[in-house]
Amino acid sequence: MKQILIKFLQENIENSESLDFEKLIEKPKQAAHGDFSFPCFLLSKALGKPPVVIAQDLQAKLSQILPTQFSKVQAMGPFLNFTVNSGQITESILKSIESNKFKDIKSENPQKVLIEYPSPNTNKNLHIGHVRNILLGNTLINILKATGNQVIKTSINNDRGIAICKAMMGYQLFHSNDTPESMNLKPDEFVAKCYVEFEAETKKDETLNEKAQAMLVKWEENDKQTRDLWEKILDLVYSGYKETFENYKLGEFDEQYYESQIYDKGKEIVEDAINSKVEGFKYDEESGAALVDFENETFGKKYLLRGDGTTLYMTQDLYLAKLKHDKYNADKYVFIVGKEQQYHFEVLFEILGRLGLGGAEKNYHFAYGYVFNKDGTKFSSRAGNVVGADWLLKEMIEHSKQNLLGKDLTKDLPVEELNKRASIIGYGALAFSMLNVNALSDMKFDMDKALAFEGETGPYVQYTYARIKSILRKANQNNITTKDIDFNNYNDSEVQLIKQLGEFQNAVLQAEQKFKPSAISNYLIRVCQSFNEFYQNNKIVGGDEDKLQSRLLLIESTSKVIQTGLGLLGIETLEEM
RNA sequence: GGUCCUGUGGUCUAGUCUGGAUAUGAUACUAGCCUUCUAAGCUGGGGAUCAAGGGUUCGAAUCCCUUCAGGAUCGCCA
Repeated sequence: MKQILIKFLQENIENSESLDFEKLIEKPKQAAHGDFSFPCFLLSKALGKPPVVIAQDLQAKLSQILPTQFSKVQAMGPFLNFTVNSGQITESILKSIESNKFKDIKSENPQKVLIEYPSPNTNKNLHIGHVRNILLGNTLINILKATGNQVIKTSINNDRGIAICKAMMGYQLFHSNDTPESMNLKPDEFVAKCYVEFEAETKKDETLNEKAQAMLVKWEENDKQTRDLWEKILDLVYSGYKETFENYKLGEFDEQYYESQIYDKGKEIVEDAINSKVEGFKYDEESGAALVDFENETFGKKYLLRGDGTTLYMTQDLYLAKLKHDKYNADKYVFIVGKEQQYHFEVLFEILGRLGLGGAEKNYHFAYGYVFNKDGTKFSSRAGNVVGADWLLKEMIEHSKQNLLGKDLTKDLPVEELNKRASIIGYGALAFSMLNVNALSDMKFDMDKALAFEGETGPYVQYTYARIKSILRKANQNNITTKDIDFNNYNDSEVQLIKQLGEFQNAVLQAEQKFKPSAISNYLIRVCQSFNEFYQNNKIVGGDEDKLQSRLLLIESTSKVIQTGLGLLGIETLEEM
C-alpha cells in the first residue's frame, strides 16, 4: 500500500527526484490524520513556496487522480494526509485472521538462538527478581519461536561456592535435626532459612566466615562428608525449584549446565590462547597469573588464572561458551541476566571475540533492571526480606479469588472452577505487570498496586476477551465467516479496531527485532482500548440486524488476536470471568 | 576517578535506535454513564519548563556537546 503511494507521489510531484519517499512517508499518530502522511517541508525550497501552500496545491491536484486504493487526500498544515479505502483494508485483515495467516509471522532474519536463564544461585528459594527473569525469558522464547527462529533453552545452575557452603553450615549449626516438613517450609525455603540464619550468626561470630571458607576447600578436595551434605542440600533446593518452575511455566530445558562440573575447567583455553599469542593474552611476569590486558581504561586488565593456576569465574564462562559453541554453533547466544553484570558481559564478549567464538555480534546480554521495594529501597537477600516467587504468585491468586467471590456473577461458582479462574487471573496480573514495562527499567514493586486489576493490567485484557466470548455465546452462531460480509459496512470505530488488529504482526516483529516483550503487552492494551470503546457505543446482539454478521466477525477476530497475543506472554484466557 | 545505565504530569509509563503535527496511556483526583451483550468497563475535566543549558535542523523528548541527579560497575570474589 505504501509502495503504491510512493510510486504515485513520485510520478505526480514536481522536483521530487531527490526525495526519499520511503523514509519521509510515515504513519500518523492520530487516526484523524489518516493512514499515511507526507510532510511538505523539503519541497519548500525547490518550489519556492511555503510548505502549507504546497500541501494545499497538492491536495487540489492529487485528489483528482487518486489511486483507487485511497479514498481521501487532505492537506493539514504542512502535511498531506492520505486515507486508504477502508473496504480493502478491512477485508484483507479480517480474512488473514479468519485463515490464521496472521499468526504466520516470519522474522526478517531467522536464526538459531541459544538462551540461558534463569541461572539461579542454589542456596536460596527464588525471589521476585527471578520472576522477572523467568517471565522475560519465557516470553522472549515464545516470540522468537513464533517468528521462525530456532531456540535452544539452557540454564546454568550456580551450585557451588561460598554461598552454598554457608547454607550447609547453617543447616549443620541450627537445623540438622529438622526437615522442611517439620518446619512446614518448602524445601528450598528451608535451605534459604539455613543460609539466612548463618549469615545473621556471622555478625556475632566472625570466625564462622573462615569456617565456611574451610568447608569450601574441603568441598573442592572432594571430601566425602562435605559432598554428601552438599548433595543433600541441593536435592532440597531442586525439589523446591521444581514446583516454582512449574508454577511459572518454565518447562523443559534443552540443556542444563552445572557450575560444580565446569568451575575448574577452561585452563586449557587460556593457555592455548597465550601460546598462540591471541591479542592481549599473557602471563603476569611476577606471579605467573594469566590475564588479558586490554590496554585501555574501559576494560583494563582481566585475570583469567590465579598465580597457582586455578581458574576464576570468567574462565568458567569462557569454558561454558566454548561448550555451547562446539555443541550447538548457534547464531546468537543470549544471556538473560540482571544489568549489574553488564561490565562482566562486555568483557566476556570482547574476550570471546578474540578467541574466535563470536564477540558482541554473536552474544547478547539481555539485561533487566532491579525490582525495588515500593519505597525505592533494595530488597536484601542476605537479610532474607525478599519477596519470594512462590509467595508472590500465591498472594496474587488468593487476591483474585477474593475478587471473584465479591462478584454476583462468580460468587457461587464451584470451588474447582473458582480456583482455576483465580489462578489464571492471578498469574496474568503478575506476568502482565512485569512484562508491560521496559525490561531495562528498574521497577518498584508495590503489592497493593499489583493487586489492583484496573487499567493497563492483565485482567483488563483477559476481561475484554471474556466479554467478547460472552457476546458470542449470546449470539449463538457457529459459522461466522468472511463470506457475505460487506467490508464497506464498518463504521469509524470499527475500522479503527480492525486496523489495530492488522498491527499484530508489526507488534510481534518489533518485539522480536528489539528483544522487547513489552511491545506485545503495549499492543494488546491498545487493542482492548479500541474494542472497549467500540463495545460501549455499539449494540451487537439485538442491535442493527444488517450489522450483526459483520460485527460478530469483527469481535471474534478481536478475540483471536487477544488470545494469540496473551499466549505469547504466557497468559491464558478465560471464557468467563 | 574511569566506564556504563537511567531521568517524561503527584506516582507509573509509551515514544528515543530510524527527528515531523496538539507528547501516549494508566493510576490517583474530579464530574458523569449500569431495568440494556459482564461497570475488572466507558465518557468528560484539571494536572508535564520531556532533568538543565547549548548546538545541528524548516522542525528535537528523539541526534551532538556540556552540566546536574540517581544507580550500577571497575577483585588473582562469584
